[in-house]
Amino acid sequence: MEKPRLSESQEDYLKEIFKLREVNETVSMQDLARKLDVRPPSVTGMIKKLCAMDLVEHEPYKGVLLTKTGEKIALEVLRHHRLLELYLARHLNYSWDEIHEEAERLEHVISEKFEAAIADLMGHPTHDPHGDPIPTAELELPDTPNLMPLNTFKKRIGVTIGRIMTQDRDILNLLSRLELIPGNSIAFIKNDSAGIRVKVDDNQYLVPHTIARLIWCETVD
Amino acid sequence: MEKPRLSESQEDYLKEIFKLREVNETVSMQDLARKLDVRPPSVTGMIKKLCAMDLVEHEPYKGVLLTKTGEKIALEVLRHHRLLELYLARHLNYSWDEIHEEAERLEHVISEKFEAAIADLMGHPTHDPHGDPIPTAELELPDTPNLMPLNTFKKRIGVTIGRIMTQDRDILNLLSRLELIPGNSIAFIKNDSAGIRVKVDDNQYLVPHTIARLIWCETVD
DNA sequence: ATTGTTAATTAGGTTGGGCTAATTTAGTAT
DNA sequence: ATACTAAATTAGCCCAACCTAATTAACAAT
Ligand SMILES: [Mn+2]
Ligand SMILES: [Mn+2]
Ligand SMILES: [Mn+2]
Ligand SMILES: [Mn+2]
Repeated sequence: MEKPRLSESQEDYLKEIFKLREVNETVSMQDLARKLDVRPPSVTGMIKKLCAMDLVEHEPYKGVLLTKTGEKIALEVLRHHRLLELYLARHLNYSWDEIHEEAERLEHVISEKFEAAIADLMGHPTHDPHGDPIPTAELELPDTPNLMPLNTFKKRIGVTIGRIMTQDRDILNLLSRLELIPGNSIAFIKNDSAGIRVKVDDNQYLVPHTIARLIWCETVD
Repeated sequence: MEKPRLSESQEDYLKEIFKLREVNETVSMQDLARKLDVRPPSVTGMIKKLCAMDLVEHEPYKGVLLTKTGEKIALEVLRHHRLLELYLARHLNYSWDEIHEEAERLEHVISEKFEAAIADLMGHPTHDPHGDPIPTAELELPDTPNLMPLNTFKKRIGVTIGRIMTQDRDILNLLSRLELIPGNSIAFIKNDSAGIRVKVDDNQYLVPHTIARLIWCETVD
């Protein structure tokens, strides 16, 4: 069982399959093509190779799944990415919206030594600045509280923001300006056709549905 | 004048031409092939492309030179590399012999923002842990004292080590064990057929010629 | 059952950066 | 001048990761 070292593309395919699988029940070629910004035939081709390497399983015309080993690699890349994001924010003064882009490139080239060094330095954190869970060194996902998108609540209730499900820089800037960031507690007031009304400190905002779906929260006990 | 963003290979070619030019009068295809660990026809091919981009000049069967813009790119990569080496050593506890390898991969993917962040954090250093000069943000090489290889001295004299001209990990480990590292002062005793005899603190060592040529020193006033 | 629509695949091509084997050139030694 | 040697170049291939255009498969609607 050797490790033939994957290409950056291959790592990105595995990572993206993993991330899509967290949300959708099934991962289509098209989903992948969209996320990876390539055309569908490229996906078909690459998936064939990953299949031959036993990193994914593919039922043609159905969808694609990670194998155990494929999943481990995805988690390894995800760990790099999320540790890097937190490191850039904490130690190099990057702002919330800048970290993703830089981590996207660095994730493929840092060594295990680098990974361990920054994890140590930061005290083995479990979540990155977007609230995304950081896989452990053993490549297990840490326990995460049960989160629900902000637009799925029904009645007035206090909630704590757990995770922001986008990397769009303008959305992130908007959210940070509104203090809608992981760790902050807000009050869910009501959900009407115009959007979700929330109270942050003493201000009450309307959060459009398109934005609210990206804000995952847990209820405050 | 756009910046079409070079490939990692292309950046390495330019960087290597620059480094060879510091030492040799002329840069041959073969020198490049050796350093870049590729076969000579690959070099001929790549040099043609770099020539077409006006980054190098090439007189066939003579040698290759950087143009002004080619040199700027080489210095940019070199700045990334050397800042990274120092950063890894200072902030992530890398040892002397580990930094080169990691920097070799990171140099191509960090952003200008990352470069500026670590340069700031370290107070805009002028030399990396091997004593290699770090180009400034404006891509000028800093003034460096006049250095001579340890094996070129003639008479007993005190010298300060300025720069170590290798990235070989075993040699670097040897040297650090012997305290033969940039900044340290030693005494040059004599050069005989067996090698160079030096005094470090209270110990007197014989340094083989092959090693001594890599240790560049300035004379102590 | 037939048709239409959309997703997926196949066929075939491009580009970048390598390679080996064969050839040419420059420079040296006889 | 001639012959040899080593460096450089050319010719021709390979492989990864893309692409477009054409084809096929799945499935819903009539
Ligand atoms: Mn990536
Ligand atoms: Mn994140
Ligand atoms: Mn490099
Ligand atoms: Mn160095």
